[in-house]
Amino acid sequence: MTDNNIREFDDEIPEKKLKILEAAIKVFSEKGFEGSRTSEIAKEANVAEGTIFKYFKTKKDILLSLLLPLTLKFIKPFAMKSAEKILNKGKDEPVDEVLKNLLLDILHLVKKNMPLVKTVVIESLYHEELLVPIKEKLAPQVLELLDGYVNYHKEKGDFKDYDTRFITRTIMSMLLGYVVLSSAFPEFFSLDEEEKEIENIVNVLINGIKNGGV
Amino acid sequence: MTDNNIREFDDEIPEKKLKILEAAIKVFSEKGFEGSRTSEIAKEANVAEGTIFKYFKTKKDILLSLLLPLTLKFIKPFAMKSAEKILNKGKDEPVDEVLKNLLLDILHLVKKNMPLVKTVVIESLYHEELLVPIKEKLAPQVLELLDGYVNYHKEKGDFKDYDTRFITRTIMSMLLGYVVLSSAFPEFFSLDEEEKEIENIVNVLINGIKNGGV
DNA sequence: TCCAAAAGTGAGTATTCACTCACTTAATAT
DNA sequence: ATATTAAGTGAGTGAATACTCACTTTTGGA
Repeated sequence: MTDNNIREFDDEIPEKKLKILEAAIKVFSEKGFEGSRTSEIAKEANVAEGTIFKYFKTKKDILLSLLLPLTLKFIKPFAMKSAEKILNKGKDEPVDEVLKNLLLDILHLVKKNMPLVKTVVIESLYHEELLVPIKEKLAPQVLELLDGYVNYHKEKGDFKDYDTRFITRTIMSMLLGYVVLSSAFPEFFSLDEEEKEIENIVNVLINGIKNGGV
Repeated sequence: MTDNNIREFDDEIPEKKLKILEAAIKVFSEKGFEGSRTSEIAKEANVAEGTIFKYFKTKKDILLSLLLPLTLKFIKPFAMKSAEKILNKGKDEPVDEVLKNLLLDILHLVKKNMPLVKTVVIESLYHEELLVPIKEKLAPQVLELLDGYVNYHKEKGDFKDYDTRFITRTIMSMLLGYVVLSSAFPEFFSLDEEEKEIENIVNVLINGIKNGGV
């Protein structure tokens, strides 16, 4: 792999530990946490099994140390970049342009890190220790960002008078639905039309599917 | 539990086997397939561990025999009932009423069977043997049903000229997003407003969020 | 009432796996 | 060069667990 995402942020982490983390993400995403063997992770990382336990107290410790890099080093800069785009420049650009770009940004971030995202999302359904940081650190960041944008346009009268949080949820829902469906059933989606698909999703979000005077 | 869903359909399956299936669904949904112990399933089912292996060749066999009851005995009657509602009576009722009722029906079906759905969905990400039947049996049923309805209204000129499958996907996406978000973050949703939420979702789907001449 | 077949049991087993530890190799300082 | 520390190794271990099987209990037909 020429560009790797964890490496971009964690320069100070020792090489072998990185290798192990990368291998763990790969194996976890393919087999699930409980279905993964430390032996396989070691093999995948080109490391002795014992080395894993020099860096991680237990297998579960590998899983739990996945989330900090995710939240702090990988979501935060993205959120800041997006916040700037949306809240400053974006405020007076057309809504559909801004939303399209935002969703495309999120989508690319998620796709680029699919194994990590898949693992964190799924395992958080079984391990409280993972779910709590997501709820406390990750979700609020994204929600506040979107809420702010939605509120701005609600106050300007651009949006209907739905509850702000409802609109935010709907935006997230539509993207989430697309991500899940397109990963689970890739044969229903053509890869080269991803941008068109997001464009359509944003159009539906803004104008609906009803044929009225357009 | 007074009403149980598997039992409604599988009268001929022996009592103990049912108990084991129910217990397995419960344990699988809480711990994941690999994280579940046959000993725990046995305990939950009030059955000796050996009994499990009288009915199921292996632990994996429990998982795989979950899908047939799901597809054949649990989705099919629902799909038929919905098909009738949508394709006959529903064709000339207001679109928002029909969609709202359909989504509420699906939602209730999913919620009533959440542990089973959760297990099947998640484990199908790790076990091809589960994903294939979903793709071949379950998905086409739902897709055809919705496609038919969408096409009818597209031809009548009620809907904009998006690709039929795109509209169908969008409807599924929005519901999927709601189900996932409301299960993962129940604190953002009030239970008694579920119907209102679905109503709003359908309204956004049809009219969008843009404030235009309403 | 009796008996054969079916259903159910749970202690036992072979295997798998997370983790340890005594050791080797590499790095760094003096 | 040498000593000291740190990093890495992998055979070994004990606990856990899916599955077996010899046995017991239940069922239902004659």
